[in-house]
Amino acid sequence: MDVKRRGSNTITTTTTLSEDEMDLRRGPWTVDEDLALMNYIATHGEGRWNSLALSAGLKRTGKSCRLRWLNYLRPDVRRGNITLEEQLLILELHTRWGNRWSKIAQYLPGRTDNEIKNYWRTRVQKHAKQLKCDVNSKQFKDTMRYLWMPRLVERIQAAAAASSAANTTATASSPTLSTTTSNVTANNGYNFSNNLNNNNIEVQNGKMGLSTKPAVMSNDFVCSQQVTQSYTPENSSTGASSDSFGTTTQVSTISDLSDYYYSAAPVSSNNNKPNPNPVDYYQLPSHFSYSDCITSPSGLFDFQAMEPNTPWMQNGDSSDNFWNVENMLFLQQQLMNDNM
DNA sequence: AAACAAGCCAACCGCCTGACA
DNA sequence: CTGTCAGGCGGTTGGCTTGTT
Repeated sequence: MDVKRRGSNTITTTTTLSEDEMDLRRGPWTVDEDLALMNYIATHGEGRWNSLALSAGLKRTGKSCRLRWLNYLRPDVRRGNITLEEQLLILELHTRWGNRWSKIAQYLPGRTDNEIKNYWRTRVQKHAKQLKCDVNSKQFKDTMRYLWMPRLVERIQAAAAASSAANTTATASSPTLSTTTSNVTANNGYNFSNNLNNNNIEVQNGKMGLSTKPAVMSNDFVCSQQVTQSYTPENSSTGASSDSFGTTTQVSTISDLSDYYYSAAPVSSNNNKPNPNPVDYYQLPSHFSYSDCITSPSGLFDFQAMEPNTPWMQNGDSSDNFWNVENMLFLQQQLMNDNM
């Protein structure tokens, strides 16, 4: 397969042979390359990426191999929809740390910095653009904190309440949080049913598909790593065990949520948590004025000037739904009240 | 059905840091 | 101290997919 090169042909690596001399490949990875990389790592482990690329017979830079492994091939990589809980956590952690994607990713088990970054750019920045304000502006940050995030909390709690109502007998008598079988798990498109260390990676029915666009959400591939796991406070300090990945945990409160996610974080001390109780954090202060946060540079958001049918005011994905007309009318009213 | 636009994301690039000789 | 190298990080982009006209 002849892969078209993208970007500059300038070679920046400091290997003894130039990229052209080594005939290095760029662009989308092929199935064969993926298998070669996975098999090599299964046998020899990660690290020393440049030599790894050579030893594995891959005509790729070490960087490229590392990136492919970390962002795609690693068995614990979770792919697919960013859950409400994850959205909330991303928003909160971003308000604290900014574009420290890898740091944020440490708090979202199985999510890569690249995926979080992409989420931010495609979803969050889209909203900022639609609101006609800068994503880094105080206005937008406050809008996130006092409007978007509380609404996410509401939605999470509503979902939890609805779910717990449906599973009353299962959850009422135990502090253990029930879990649902994950529908989006380690969707790297490969079957890791065998231990990776066994150097025995299989392809389901030979249906490997295009490596760059695997059937993430389809049933073409079966990932038997799918785990149904119970989360308990007792195991919340165990760190990022592989068991934590690929599960969808039903949370009853936002504290459960934060505990669950923080449990996978590299720090164990509660003092290091960005916020021990996000629910309080998102409570709108009594003195808070909406006009403080959702004003445009000209003072107010110009709702009339906005497209009435912009996607974020319609039914979109789960992150978009709370940006509905009702909210905007409510906010507009708040603004008017504040200006009186 | 075709053309176009927008969304999405995998993969690249350049820069930075730490380890080591 | 300096240079080299590996690894990590954040920003950017090209191309595929999906939606709209």
